[in-house]
Amino acid sequence: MSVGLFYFYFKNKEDLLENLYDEITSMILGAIERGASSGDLGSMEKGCNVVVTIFVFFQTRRELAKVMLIEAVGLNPRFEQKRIEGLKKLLIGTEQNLEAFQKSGHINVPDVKVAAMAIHGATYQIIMNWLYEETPVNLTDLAYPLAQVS
Amino acid sequence: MSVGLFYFYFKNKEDLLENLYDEITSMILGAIERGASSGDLGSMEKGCNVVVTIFVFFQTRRELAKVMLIEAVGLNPRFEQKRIEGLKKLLIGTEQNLEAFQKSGHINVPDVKVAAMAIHGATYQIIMNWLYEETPVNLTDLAYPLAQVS
Amino acid sequence: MSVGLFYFYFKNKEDLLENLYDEITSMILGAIERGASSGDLGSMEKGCNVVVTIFVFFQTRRELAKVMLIEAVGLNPRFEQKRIEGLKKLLIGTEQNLEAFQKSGHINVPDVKVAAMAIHGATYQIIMNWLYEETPVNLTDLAYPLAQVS
Amino acid sequence: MSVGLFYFYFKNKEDLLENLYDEITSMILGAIERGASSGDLGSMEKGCNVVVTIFVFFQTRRELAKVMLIEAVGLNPRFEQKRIEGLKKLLIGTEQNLEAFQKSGHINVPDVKVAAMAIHGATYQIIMNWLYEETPVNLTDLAYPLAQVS
DNA sequence: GATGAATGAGGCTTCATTCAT
DNA sequence: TATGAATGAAGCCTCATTCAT
Repeated sequence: MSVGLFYFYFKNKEDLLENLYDEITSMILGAIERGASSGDLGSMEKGCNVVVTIFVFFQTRRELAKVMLIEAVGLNPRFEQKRIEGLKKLLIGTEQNLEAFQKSGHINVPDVKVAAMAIHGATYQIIMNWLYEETPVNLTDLAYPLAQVS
Repeated sequence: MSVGLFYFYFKNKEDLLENLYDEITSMILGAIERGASSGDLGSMEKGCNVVVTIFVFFQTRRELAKVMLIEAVGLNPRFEQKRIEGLKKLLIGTEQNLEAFQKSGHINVPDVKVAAMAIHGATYQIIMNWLYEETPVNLTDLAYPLAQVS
Repeated sequence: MSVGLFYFYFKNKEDLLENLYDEITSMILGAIERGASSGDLGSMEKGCNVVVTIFVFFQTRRELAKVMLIEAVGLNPRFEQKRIEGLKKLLIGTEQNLEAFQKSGHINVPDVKVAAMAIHGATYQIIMNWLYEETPVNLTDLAYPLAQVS
Repeated sequence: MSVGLFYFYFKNKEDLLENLYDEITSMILGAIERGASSGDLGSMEKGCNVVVTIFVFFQTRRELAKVMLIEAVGLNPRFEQKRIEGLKKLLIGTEQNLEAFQKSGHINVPDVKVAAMAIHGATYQIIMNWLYEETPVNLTDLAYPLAQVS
């Protein structure tokens, strides 16, 4: 796409990234919410499902993920705020899931907030490492070992 | 500090960050290594110690941490490589600790690498959240809940 | 020409000057070499031809000459070296011409190198003076009187 | 000398250079004038004397010459004007000498101005070459060959 | 007189954005 | 729609000069 055409379709660089970011965030958020409400599964299975869904999402979108998770970081204050807010939403989503699990007695953690951060951070880290690998392994292969850690 | 004075003390912007980064990385690396070799403690205690040491380190250096963990991200290709390499070293340190724990039968995880990423990511995430908080809680208060998750 | 456009066409300031300088130097060098090999002319005529060619070259390029001979001096070490090397080449060209004249018995000077410097310096000086004149005379009109001095 | 002390003795960088330049110019100008009025010598001898005097002056001041003839070129418009004016004075001095020689029938050139430029340029060039040499020859050794060219 | 840390205007360059075609 | 040359604000850095000691 030529430079000029880009500015025909998007207001500016931020605009494109914001659109993409909103889309991605809501997709992942959807996965998290669906994870919590998937009927008769145990908490462990639900949690795993969420992570697997996220991994599957990125698995087929490595270049997009690189842009959104690496290149889009620290771009400018305005977008940075949007990025942080997106991450917060995901964190809250994870937290709500954990709370439900906690209430139903499936898990028992001293601090749901901290647990959500830990799970979120662990997932994020595994994706980041996968993005930096020269010859990336199958991201979804990492879901089971990750689940076993928790 | 005036523009000129900065360049009197540092070769360029990168120079400052690289110096700081090297220092911080080796400090944290030291904590990780000391964690593994702290005598007669159990693995759990050792692991906790590492995390607590890291948290204590950042607790008293919030502004520095903001610069190194937020503002220094995506600065330029040269420094970005240094940053990634630093993170890799920390990851490897964690991995080596876990391997020792695994061998001594204290823990049992299917993939030490993934476990290291998870712990590293969880720790990183908690620090990041703490950095973004308006009125930060005591970072070290989060160490125990974090330990309980694992 | 806007700031940005300059860097669209040239890598940097040096790049423009280097390109121009190479071009000009090789043009003048060509004139010097052609001067020596212009068939059945006597040495005096050949020498005159060289100077006239150089003068004609600059006559129609006064502004360019101002940039290259005045503004480009002492710009920066890298370009300065290029400038000096260019001048050396011209000097060597003149020297080779004189050597040929000397061998063929047309001239008789105690030191060809010094003679080359003298001719080169005299020519250079006349061009410089012409560049600094408010209402410049015809540069080529100075070729004959210059030839008579030698 | 420390930076601060420099600005105690001189108003600014220009000030030092201007003072030096005035001094050098008047010294050389003196040599040129004395050359013309040195009693009962022939024109050739007088001319030679002038050049030799100039050469002797620089011979023992190579570093100073480097500063004034190389580094001081193109420094800034204000000093550049002073530099050009200095060179013009020298040129006029040479011209006056030549005019006297011409009147007394010792030389016969079609254009005294051009002749002055040629001599001035030749002398300048030889000094410049000497300044750029790694292992400089004796500058005064070049006076005789130079004289023979004319 | 003497020092060298501190200052900031100005230079070179980049890059997101605009505009003429 | 589509192009890519043109723009200029903003970033990094240098260096002549000043100032506190």
